[in-house]
Amino acid sequence: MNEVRMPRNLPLLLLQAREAVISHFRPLLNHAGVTEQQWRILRALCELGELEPRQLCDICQILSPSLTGVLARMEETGLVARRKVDSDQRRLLVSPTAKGRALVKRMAPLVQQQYRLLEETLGADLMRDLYAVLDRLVAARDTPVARVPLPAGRQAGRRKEPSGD
Amino acid sequence: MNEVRMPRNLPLLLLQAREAVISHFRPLLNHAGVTEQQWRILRALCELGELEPRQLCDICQILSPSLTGVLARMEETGLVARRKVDSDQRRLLVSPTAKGRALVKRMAPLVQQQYRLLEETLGADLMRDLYAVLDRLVAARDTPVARVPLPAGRQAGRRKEPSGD
DNA sequence: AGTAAATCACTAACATGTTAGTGTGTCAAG
DNA sequence: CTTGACACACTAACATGTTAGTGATTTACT
Repeated sequence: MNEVRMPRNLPLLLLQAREAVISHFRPLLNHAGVTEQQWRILRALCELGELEPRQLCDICQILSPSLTGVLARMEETGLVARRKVDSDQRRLLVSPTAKGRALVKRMAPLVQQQYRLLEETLGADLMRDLYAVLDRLVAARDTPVARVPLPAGRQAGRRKEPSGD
Repeated sequence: MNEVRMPRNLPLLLLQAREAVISHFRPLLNHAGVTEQQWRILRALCELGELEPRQLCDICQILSPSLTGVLARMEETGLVARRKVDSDQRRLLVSPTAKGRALVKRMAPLVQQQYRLLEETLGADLMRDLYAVLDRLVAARDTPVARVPLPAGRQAGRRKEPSGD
């Protein structure tokens, strides 16, 4: 009895929604031999030109440590090229190679057609509403939100015991 | 010139939207010593009772190989218990332990309050529209969608060369 | 100039995502 | 009764997500 009342799980709902969409594109990407992340990066580079890693992190929603590995693999397979910036030795610039651009050019029509097929099934109105609502949500990304105070109490088994430090 | 025309990246937009939401809850989960996946599983078990792994996969959007490891770790830390089903030796049943239920009971009010704070910022109308659109999308999850034909042509460097087999 | 703070890509360690394949158990057709 | 198709949890191998921390710069301030 006395079930714990919980709000709906919005992150899970967004995850399910994403899976409902990406599942129709995964076969295409697999067939082209690129991962979802590699495809996001390649798209961004072809649309926006040479970018820095931190920009790719922002745009492609990939954390810096992940990006390091992804870019290394993409350089291995010849999809992108990295070069250092003279004016700032910390920074790096990533650009798509001819091979990478060719892949995007080859895939673009297929992706576009799959979008059309998806819209045929879901309905143009749902697609429109979807973009509209998500744009509103993402636009509010930078708006500060208050945080609930964290209780200082005991926790379940954590990865690292902070011990006394 | 002649830029390749591409539709908007809907999976990326959904990923950004999810991050915009989950970022406000991650500190809570970290503080409680559970991962997002563990929290999803624990919530599902506390709301729906004893479940089989494949049900958890469906509900929590976790693939079977991932779930195996997550459940093993949760059993280690005493959050869930696994038992075999007599009638079918293949199957398994997962249930929350007292410790797991206590964690959910402790976290629930904090999560709920954070949702209220988030809604205060985003606006109740956006939240309502968000749920409505996502529900429509997820509901159409099972509707079959036509697939673009995959060209038999060459691919970029793939993980495993199928060679001659 | 010189020092402290900030920035950037990166490494390390662990957890999860993704695909392919395995071993066991169940069930139905023959 | 047996054979074959199927379902289930699992393993293996690799790629990515997540957090903490590092070393090399660059910047702001003195």
